[in-house]
Amino acid sequence: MLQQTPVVRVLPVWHEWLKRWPTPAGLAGEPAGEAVRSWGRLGYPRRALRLHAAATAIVQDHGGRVPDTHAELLALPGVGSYTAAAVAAFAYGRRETVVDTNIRRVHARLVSGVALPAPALTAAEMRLAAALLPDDDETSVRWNAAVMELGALVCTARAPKCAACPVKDSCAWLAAGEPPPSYVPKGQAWHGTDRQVRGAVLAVLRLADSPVPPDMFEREPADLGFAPEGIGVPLAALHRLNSAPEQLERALAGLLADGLAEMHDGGYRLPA
DNA sequence: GACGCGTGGGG
DNA sequence: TCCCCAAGCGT
Repeated sequence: MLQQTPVVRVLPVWHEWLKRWPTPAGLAGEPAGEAVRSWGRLGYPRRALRLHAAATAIVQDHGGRVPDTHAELLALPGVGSYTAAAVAAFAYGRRETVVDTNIRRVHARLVSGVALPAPALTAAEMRLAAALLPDDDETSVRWNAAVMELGALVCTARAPKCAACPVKDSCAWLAAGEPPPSYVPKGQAWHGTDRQVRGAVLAVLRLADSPVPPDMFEREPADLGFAPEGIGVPLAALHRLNSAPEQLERALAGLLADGLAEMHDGGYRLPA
């Protein structure tokens, strides 16, 4: 849930999930579509699909207990090098090289003296983080948490609070006079993209309690002649996008291909 | 290595 | 209002 998503937005959903599914077996026992629906508006809904798949793998291959080694965690769906390291470190107290966006930024400034880390994680960054990591398990866990928090609360991406920084005196970036970034991060396009249409379609499917016929997506709301139970609002939002027919086609096909939707009785629904 | 993938709070 | 960007991953 925390992958690319702020903690404050995750917390309420996370509480809800743990109440409903306290164990991997609980989640694995439900249809994948329930995970997607309960994901709500956290974003990147395929994470929900992968979390469900991970729960299934944990039940099948690990006796229902979340594995505690980086290699085993890495083999789970949706778990990459960061998540594997974070779980092994913070849940199991292991010494792991945790490198998230916060740690990358802190290292970039404090050690490398540049405003921003490289666009993508590099081998050099991993080596640096590994070299800085304290030797014993307990201290390394505290180190990882501390550097992450420093990046999240003080050494922020925009308007870093350098005056309040506990290590400002040893910051290479400050010492260099706060040089600007050497490149301009390109933002993700949103308006008019397939992605936006996908999101709007999925918002409809999350609220639908029966398969949604293709007509519902393709036609103007006024032409439908009736308001489908519960999905009127997201359906109106989808039509307001005024997307090209082929764009809607791609969105629907993409959702099917990704397993986020399936056909049933001639309509689209979340996977059962 | 580059790209596609959601959403919403804050500057 | 617009834009940035947030505990990344898989292809």
